[in-house]
Amino acid sequence: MPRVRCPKCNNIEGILKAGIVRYRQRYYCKKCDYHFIITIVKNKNNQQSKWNEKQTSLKDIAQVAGLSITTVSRALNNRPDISIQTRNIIRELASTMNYQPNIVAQSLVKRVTHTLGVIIPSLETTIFSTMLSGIHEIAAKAGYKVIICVSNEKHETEIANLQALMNNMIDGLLICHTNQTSSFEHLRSHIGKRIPIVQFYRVALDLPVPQILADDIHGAQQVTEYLIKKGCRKIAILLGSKSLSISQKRLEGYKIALQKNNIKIDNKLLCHIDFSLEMVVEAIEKWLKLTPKIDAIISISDKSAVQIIRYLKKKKINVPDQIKVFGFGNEFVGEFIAPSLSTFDTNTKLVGEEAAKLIIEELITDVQILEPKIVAGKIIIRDSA
Amino acid sequence: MPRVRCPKCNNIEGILKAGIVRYRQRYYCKKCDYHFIITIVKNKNNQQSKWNEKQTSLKDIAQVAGLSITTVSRALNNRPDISIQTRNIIRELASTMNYQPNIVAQSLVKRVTHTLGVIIPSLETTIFSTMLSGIHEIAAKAGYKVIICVSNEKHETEIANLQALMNNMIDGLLICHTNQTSSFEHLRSHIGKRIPIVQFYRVALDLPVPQILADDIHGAQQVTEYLIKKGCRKIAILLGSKSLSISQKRLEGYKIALQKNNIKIDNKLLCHIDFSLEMVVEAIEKWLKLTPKIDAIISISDKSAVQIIRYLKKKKINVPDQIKVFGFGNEFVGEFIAPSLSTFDTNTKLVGEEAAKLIIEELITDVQILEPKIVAGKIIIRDSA
DNA sequence: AACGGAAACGTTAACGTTACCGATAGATAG
DNA sequence: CTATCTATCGGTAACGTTAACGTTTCCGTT
Repeated sequence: MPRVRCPKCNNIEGILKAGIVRYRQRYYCKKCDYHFIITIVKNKNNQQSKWNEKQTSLKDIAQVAGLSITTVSRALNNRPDISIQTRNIIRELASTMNYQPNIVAQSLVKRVTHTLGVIIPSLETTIFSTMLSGIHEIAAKAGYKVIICVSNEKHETEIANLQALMNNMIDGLLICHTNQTSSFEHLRSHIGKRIPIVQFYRVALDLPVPQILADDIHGAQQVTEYLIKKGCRKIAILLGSKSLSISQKRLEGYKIALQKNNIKIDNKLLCHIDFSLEMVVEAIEKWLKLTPKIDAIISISDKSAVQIIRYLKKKKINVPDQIKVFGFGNEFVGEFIAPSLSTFDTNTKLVGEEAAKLIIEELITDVQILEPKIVAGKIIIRDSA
Repeated sequence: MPRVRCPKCNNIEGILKAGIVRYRQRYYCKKCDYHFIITIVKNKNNQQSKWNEKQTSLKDIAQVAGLSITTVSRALNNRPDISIQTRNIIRELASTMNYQPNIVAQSLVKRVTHTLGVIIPSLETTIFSTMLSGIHEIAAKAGYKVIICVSNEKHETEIANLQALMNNMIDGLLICHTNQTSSFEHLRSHIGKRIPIVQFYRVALDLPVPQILADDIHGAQQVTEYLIKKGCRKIAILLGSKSLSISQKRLEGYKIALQKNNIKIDNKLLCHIDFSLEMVVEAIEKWLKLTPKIDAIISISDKSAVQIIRYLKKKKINVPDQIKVFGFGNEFVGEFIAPSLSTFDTNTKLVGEEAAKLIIEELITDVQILEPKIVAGKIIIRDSA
């Protein structure tokens, strides 16, 4: 027989066991028809580690001040309906008690987190980190935090990142697609829902989602025209994935320039790659075998252009006399390589800034601008062309 | 006289105005001693825009399933105390209703956000974005999100960022200090509180905060010894802010190497700068005036080293014959410049990874490792030395 | 039949904040 | 003096989720 006292009638007799709930014995008192479990009174002072330091809340301040939580909230949020005296008292109290508002609770009730999500293909490529820098700068100025997600140029990672970010926590999403990305179904299901989206740099042109683009068409056109003016006729061009806007648009600019100058477009001079060193080398070797010989190479990225220059140097092919080389992006390295790299400055930081501005504008005004915005760039002539 | 009916006694007579509350008329019924405001019944169907699409919550599922919220929560969280049948029913329902848990609410009650805050000086410098990449990689694998804050090498911005991040929202903080940062009081007040901190790369050595360091002493020592072996005796060194660990430690390694080889340390060969191009040039010009002539320059950063090489080239000073140049960091550009840059690879990505590992370990096990952890690097010999 | 065990559910109270509604006292106008 | 106003406060219910605790039902033992 268990020697247990009923907490209701205070009796010891007539108490039966009545099952076990979560590893604890349950009892039943016959006399007062009452089920109970012996509850161990917890020691409230069991502050095990230092992290247990609780943040002061509105409740704490209200208790000390002898006021209601509402009043304290009013005082700290500069609301009307409060006297200047109590306001000051509360504010002083809050500062001495080192009060910091709980942003999570605020977010829950306001349904706004002041956080932007950014999905980019890589952090170790200058253009992307530069764009991210631009995004962060504008976001920080507007009081937004930035959560980053790196897709590592992998389509599946991009999808996973999208899911993770879309769950909650963010007010808006900025996305720059993977080199691999050819289908955009994962994005489509989020369009027009709770969270606004902006695409930047690498975008899906036909998606009804606001987009910020570098001046790909004009850039490629200017570069090609410059090379033609310099006497080049067999101009090769290195492109990325076919489904990406940067490949399409830059190819478009390239073609426009050729057509304007009555030069036939030769498909053997076009090459779509994924920017690995092997594929770059493969492309050059194929081009070098052609006759008549090519006299210029335009690369869609500075990184590849630099590798091209190095390869040509190794093969004792003079740049720019035999083959002129043009890059895209104006990365740091281009200025210091010999011969220094001519390139088109896509103004990547500004692309990031504009993307951030666009989404913040949409968040504030609730107005979507679907017309693609193009960020102007400029051609930079150095020794390689 | 207002023609208003009392909602309590339904009378029209004896009703007086009784002030205005928030721009709305308030009335007082004499008969039943009752104050009231005519309340406009809100139109519940005022779904103005598409963002109003409410996420489905546990409550919604519970309502549809005819079960309690708790049971639904149990089913979706794979808790015991639930039958396999109802579990399946609820899970299916959740998927058809497209349920996504509200992370903000979870964070509020669990007091954990699964988010790390990172403060870095810049996003446009390769080493920092590379470290960030390492941090993100590890964090993502462990299921943590990453919020970035860029201090732009400004001390005040670092303080502001710290405040903003510490408020809430993050479970842990990773910080790499500004070039300017010489006082660390802003950090000190957060030590040992609710949120664990880890310093990386640029750290305050004497702070009781876990830290991840590059192998500054050995790196500088190896570089200096290599130069000495090559016959250099007047080795200049370009350093950052005096209060930073990277400056102190690298100077230490430099001195060790000199002392080992019985070479006197010449203070005129040391220079602390903030890495602006002007200060780099100023430093070189000062050094070039010295007699006997210097025969090597070690720069604390690759970026400056590249600028040094370019300056020397312009001045027709041969690198490496007249002056050998060594960098620190192994950035992309070093491989492509002519002469290619010898450097010490500090393994920056690994620094980021280790920092992230350290803080996640601390978050899980609640154990702090105050012993500084040093990430090994390796010397890379190219043409400039 | 009486008792004990276990599974499977429900209730309630948090977490910290804000929004909506209401209440009161003292001031003011007529 | 009475009717009205204004300024300043409090109460309560959300927001969506989890955790601690109770309850019910069904089944096997004695």
